[in-house]
Amino acid sequence: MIDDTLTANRIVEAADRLFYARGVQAVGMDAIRGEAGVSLKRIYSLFPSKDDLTVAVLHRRRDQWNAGIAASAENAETAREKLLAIFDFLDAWFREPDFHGCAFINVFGELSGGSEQVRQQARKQKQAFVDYVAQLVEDAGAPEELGPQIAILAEGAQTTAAILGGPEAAAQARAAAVTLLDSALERNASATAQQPG
Amino acid sequence: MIDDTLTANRIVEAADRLFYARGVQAVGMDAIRGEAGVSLKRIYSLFPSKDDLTVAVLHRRRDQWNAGIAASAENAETAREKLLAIFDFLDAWFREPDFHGCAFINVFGELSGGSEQVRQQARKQKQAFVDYVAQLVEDAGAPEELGPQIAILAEGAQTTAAILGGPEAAAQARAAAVTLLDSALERNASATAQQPG
DNA sequence: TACGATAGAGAACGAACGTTCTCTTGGCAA
DNA sequence: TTGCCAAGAGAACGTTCGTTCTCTATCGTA
Repeated sequence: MIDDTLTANRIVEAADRLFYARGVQAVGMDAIRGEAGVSLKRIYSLFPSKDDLTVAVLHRRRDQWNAGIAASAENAETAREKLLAIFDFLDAWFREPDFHGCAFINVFGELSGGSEQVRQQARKQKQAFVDYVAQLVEDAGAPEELGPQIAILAEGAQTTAAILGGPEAAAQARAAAVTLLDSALERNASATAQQPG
Repeated sequence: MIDDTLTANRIVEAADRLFYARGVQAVGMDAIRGEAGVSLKRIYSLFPSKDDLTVAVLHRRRDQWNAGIAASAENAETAREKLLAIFDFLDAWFREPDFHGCAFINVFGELSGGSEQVRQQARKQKQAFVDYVAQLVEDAGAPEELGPQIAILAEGAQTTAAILGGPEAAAQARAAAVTLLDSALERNASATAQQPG
């Protein structure tokens, strides 16, 4: 059917809402059927198991994250500004009323002893983010040690904002990133000044 | 009974092992009974519900964390060294074979839509850590903005180490903390030099 | 109108959960 | 030895889960 994609989207969106609000294990397939307005048979014809549906939800989250990061980077000109734009994106996200953490971190905590597929999705997502930051750090002409440091700040801001509540962690992490960037670029500048070429 | 405390400890230890390895929801009370070698009746006489047992497990984790942080700080003389000792403690922890994240973060992700008691425990634990870091930052004579920044680094290191696997995040976060500390103390020194007294 | 395929609604299934209840055993006072 | 209470083992209860199956209604085609 041509509307398989449409229906699949509706199911994934419904599952995402419920999973994020209540946790994966706490949501039954029946609740997803109700939220999506789609029969169980149809759900299982599109997603062979709850695990597959969970992975599809994580794919959706990944796409949303990537789109959000890309959008925040669009208004930035330099690599340095693109790096800091990550924290502006986080800031806006933390202010959303139903924010309570990164879905990948949450799902990793929930299913760490369970689905290997899900664990792998979380790992791939976080690794991709580390790679994105590393590329920007290289573009900015900063030493590569800076990459993981900024990625750690972004991760820490997410868990801190989730558990303590409130968006302050984004600005705090951003300020730390500014200090790290300034320090790294300064050190780099003086190092290249000493041995040019 | 005088061995109530002993038995309760045995139950909490068993539950901790299983909860941390598989997640709270994935572990049945029957499995805890088997692991602890204690009857269900006895478990329920000491812990009225699984939720209460979960809170007891988190209390134990809190005590272990506090003891570990305190021990790592003992070898340090200055407040600055005590702050950096946090990351040495994390480094050793990340290298433990069964490490897969902070139990509070994991449990928060798992039960965020569920038990209010558990969510509150996680919040209290993270807030206490923020307060501990803030005190050390004050002792070090650094501006208070530094406190949350270092706390965020520690949180980020924990999730990064858990999801990506490997202990590198501890050293990376430590290096960032050194930069932030140096920068803050430098700035503070020049500020007080400009307007002494 | 008659018919075959499709898909919705939800009953049904076996397993597992948290919690309670029953049965049994063992140790101790008299 | 007899009676009694504490506690262990695990059966039982009611619910909920992921998944499958049955029944029924609808629809396009002849």
